[in-house]
Amino acid sequence: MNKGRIILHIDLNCFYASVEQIYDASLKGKPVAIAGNPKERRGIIITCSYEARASGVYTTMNVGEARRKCPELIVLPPNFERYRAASKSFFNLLKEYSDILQPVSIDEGYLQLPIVEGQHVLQHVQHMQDRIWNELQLPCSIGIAPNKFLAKMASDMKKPMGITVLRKRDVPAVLWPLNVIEMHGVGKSTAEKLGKLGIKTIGELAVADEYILKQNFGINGLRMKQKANGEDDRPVDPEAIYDTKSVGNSTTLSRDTTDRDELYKVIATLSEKVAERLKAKKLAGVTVSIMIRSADWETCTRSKSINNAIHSKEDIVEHAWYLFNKHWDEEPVRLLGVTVSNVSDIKETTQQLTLFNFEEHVKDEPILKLVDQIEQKFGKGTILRGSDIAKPAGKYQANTSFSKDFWDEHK
DNA sequence: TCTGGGGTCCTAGGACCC
DNA sequence: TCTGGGGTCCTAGGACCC
Repeated sequence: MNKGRIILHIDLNCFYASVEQIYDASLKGKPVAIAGNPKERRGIIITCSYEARASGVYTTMNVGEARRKCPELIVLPPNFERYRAASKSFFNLLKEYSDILQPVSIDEGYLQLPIVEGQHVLQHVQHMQDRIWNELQLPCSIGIAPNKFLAKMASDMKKPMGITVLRKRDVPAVLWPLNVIEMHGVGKSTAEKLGKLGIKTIGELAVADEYILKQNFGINGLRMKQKANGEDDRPVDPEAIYDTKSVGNSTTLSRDTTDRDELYKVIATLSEKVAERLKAKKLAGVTVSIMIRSADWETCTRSKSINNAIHSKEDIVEHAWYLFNKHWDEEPVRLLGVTVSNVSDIKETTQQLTLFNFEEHVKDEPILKLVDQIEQKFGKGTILRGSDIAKPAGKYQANTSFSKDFWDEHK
């Protein structure tokens, strides 16, 4: 299965900083960092140039600390329009090499190359890297492997401007001596848990007992073992990027607060941004979530699903504010977030125009009679009952709607 | 090191249905 | 009536990644 694939993982090196160095050549060779909010105390480093890294600056470090480590550090705010434009050029260039391209984030992607008889793959890829550098002035690292996992591991091995080939037969010599935390997909928590089971290296994971892995990590335990053996069947999926699952917006407040009016304004602003981005993607969703983080970093998420997919600011604010009031414990708030999930294409969601909406279950005879009359006249299925649209708890809740076709025809 | 903001996937329990 | 098993949906939270 998937025998003989040639898969590249291409990773742009310190992408935001590289783009800034293109726009301002005087920044080249200097320690540059991009920080979310350079002036605020809570600003942190999003990314930084290799010159900055050499002085001990790293991603997530707060700006004050970074300036102490590297007094000559040039701190810039992010320019996302620039990054999006550069990213677009980058992926357009990759597309010249193959249609099987899966962007993973703004600065990295997988590319499956066609197998060409007699072609020298390494030279071909070297040429690609040269073009990305010469035409776009962007440094990148490339991993070449028979699957996504190995390609990802390979691209991480030589930075910046590296090209690394990682074949399956190289796995015992190259990957097995490494600590499990070096594996893509294994973080601190999983590494600690593996350590307690006596599994410290990727090699030990590769021969670990499957039953024990399954017990401790579920399906992910088996996947980890497969990866440790260099096996990964996942296809390179060009459509994945269009398959959005959720759209959210969150912000850390400039100071912790318990001021209800202020918190409402924040939720309204967040909802508006979410609505704008849903609109841009032509999406609507049926689940609204909020996130409340307190000063002690305790994070509370609460969500609710609704019958009809929504996308407008007003609808999102309404549900988000309801959730906030229901679950906020009056403790000072540090961060607020609003997310709409379970999204689908706005055209595909039947726009049900709610006719009746009841708090209580239907006991009202007249309503049931009306429903009967309409169904007799126009047929069953004209009226969608609440239980057909969502599953209200326990009782028969009436959220009786006309389908859009019916509405258009008979209004 | 007192920690941003965007996501995805998985799990586990409860409610509910047949 | 104290009682099975399979399956789905919803919610909350955790882990991970860039």
